[in-house]
Amino acid sequence: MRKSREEAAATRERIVDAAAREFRQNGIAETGLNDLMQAAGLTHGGFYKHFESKDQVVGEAVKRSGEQILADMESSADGKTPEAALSTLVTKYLSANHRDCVGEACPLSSLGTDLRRADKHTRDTATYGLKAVIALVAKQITDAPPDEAKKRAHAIVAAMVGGVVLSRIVNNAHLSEMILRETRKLILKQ
Amino acid sequence: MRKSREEAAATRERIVDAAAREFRQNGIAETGLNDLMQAAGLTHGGFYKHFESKDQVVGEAVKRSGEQILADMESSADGKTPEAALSTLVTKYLSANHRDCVGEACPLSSLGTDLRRADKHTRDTATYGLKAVIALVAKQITDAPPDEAKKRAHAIVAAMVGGVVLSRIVNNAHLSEMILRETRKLILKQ
DNA sequence: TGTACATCAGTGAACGCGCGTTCACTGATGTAC
DNA sequence: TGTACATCAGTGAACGCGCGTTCACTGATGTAC
Repeated sequence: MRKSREEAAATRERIVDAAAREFRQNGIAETGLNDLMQAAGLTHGGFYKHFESKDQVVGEAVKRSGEQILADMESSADGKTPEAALSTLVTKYLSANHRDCVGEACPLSSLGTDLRRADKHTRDTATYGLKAVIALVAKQITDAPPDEAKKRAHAIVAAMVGGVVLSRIVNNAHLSEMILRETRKLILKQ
Repeated sequence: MRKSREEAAATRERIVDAAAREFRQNGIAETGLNDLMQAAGLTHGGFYKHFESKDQVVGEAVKRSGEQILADMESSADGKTPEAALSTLVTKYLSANHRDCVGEACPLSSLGTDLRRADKHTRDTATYGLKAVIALVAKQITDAPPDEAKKRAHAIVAAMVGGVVLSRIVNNAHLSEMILRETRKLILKQ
């Protein structure tokens, strides 16, 4: 049952997409290759026709997740004034929706502490994505020179990630909302 | 080779301490009971003489880690003016030392995204610890009424946790330091 | 363009391994008289 | 206080299971003439 090159490439994409979702939802160590392949509608044996190892698909899944979230962020900043764009970025990131959709969320917030333990290539990918998010945030800061804006953006992104991580740990809806809201306020100083 | 009640209780403490360290260092799913018991100087078979399940020791390890970090924070705030205490808390949390000592660090920063996936009891424990840290931070904020200080403390702790999480993912020492420094600055507004 | 053969995407069984958990056993500790 | 017995902390082997990885097989796709 050999598949055409196009079908095979599409299959590979589906596996990476499934991996991006499953790893964020359930964790890297907690997600087996069998879970991954089933989520992509395949049997587990075919995995190694597309990837050399689990680590490789972890790296690609983190890359894909990062690209998706960055594209989302860019499109929601697009065409807005810097002030409005910054407010939108921060409000969307620190929202109940982003908190609750772990499988489609920013990988830094879904896999933050798992990424520290990932292999070098995956950490490089995560670092690259983090830099891109910081640069996007920095671009919306206009009340300071660019190098100062860039510096501030590091702290803003740290607060965004921390707010989402904590809002997800907590067992109490009111506390969770408070963390999101207050973190937005700290960043936007409103 | 039955041990005395005192020895058995001391053994149990050693297992919880080892668990608190190993889970933070290597992750919950990544740490086996065998690793745990070896780190405590025992063979793995004896584990169930002290605990009913892995989940139970996870809960106790998170509790212990949280108590330790809170005690550390309280003692470094102790006897200082609120301003100096807040500065010390934030500076110590967002330090290279705290970043690098993952196994002795705040469990929110070492296990943040793993805790979301932990069982209810463990998440309850983490939530309790988070509230205590927030309260301690709030106590050092004197330029606002107590309820406003408490609210602000939620955001401050979020930024602290996010800063440490990101500083650990990153593969670049300069970037890691920048994240810590800028997050301190955002919080302390200096 | 048709034909013959090589390729290889996907299947499903199997590999060794380490996981969480259980258990028979040991001998020092604790308890009852 | 001494003695006899029950308890149980810790050991080390074993359990079934799911993991990441490998492999023989299949048949449709791709390639060469």
